[in-house]
Amino acid sequence: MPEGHVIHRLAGELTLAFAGRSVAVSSPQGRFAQAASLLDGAVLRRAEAYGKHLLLDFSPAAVPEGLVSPPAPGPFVHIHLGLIGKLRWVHPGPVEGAATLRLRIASEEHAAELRGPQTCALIGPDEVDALVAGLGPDPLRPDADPDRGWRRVHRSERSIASLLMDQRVAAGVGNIYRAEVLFRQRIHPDTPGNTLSARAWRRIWDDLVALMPQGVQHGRIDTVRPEHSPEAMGRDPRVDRHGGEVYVYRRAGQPCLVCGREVSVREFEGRNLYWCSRCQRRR
DNA sequence: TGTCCATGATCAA
DNA sequence: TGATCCTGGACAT
Repeated sequence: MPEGHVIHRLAGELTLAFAGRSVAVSSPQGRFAQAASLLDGAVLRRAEAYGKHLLLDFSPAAVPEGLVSPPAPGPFVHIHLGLIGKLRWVHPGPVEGAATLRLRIASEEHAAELRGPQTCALIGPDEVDALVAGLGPDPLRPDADPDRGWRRVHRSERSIASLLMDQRVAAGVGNIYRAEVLFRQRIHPDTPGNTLSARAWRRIWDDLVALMPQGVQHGRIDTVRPEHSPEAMGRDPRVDRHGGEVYVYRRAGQPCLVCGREVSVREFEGRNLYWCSRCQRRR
């Protein structure tokens, strides 16, 4: 269950474990079998994340200068976990649960298993370009340009809650970061993009740039400031599966950590939207 | 054992 | 807007 931080973390782990090495590639389930057999034994150059998209680069090694024209880049494995997909590290060894195992990548020391992805496909360089071009700025990428997101936001009548889930606005943001960044910046989720100030967008963006790398580093989403931590407030730490300490996500009916009002929730565009109606005033 | 739900996105109508 | 796809964990029966 991934927002961008999960994908970037996985890209780093995969690169660390496999980059420059020949890997065993298989699809015990069979749904990626043809591509897997094509890649089996190939060298994984590196893994890279763009928003919630993961790309495994199997480009051939560079050819010595001037010998022949350089080989075309690719192939790439394009992975998108969707809502329920998981990529997990397991001990190398016999495969269990083959019926759902879409893709397995393994060396002598490491093995990663992909189950339930929305996408797992072999693509070429043109498709990679098109994919990346279709995404908005990714707060986890150093070259990201927040103005590209702002151009969409400030021209849109859609709410900022809707816009933040739009991967053309900010790639990698999902339901948790949406709720949490709007809470932290005290912005009502229904605020139309075209009434949001450039300064407010910048606060949202800068906060994402501050929060998401922590998510990559810790492998969980923590958004609560030190003064609202369990220790500071004498509260039991959260034991939820997604793990992190948050202000509003999945806290409907519980007291807001800042003002005490019950956290609100409603269904919005097919997802649960959480906010505090006192801390996040309409304007 | 069954039902519901989830950090997502696409497609048809 | 609703149906659909993919899997597994929590909870109810």
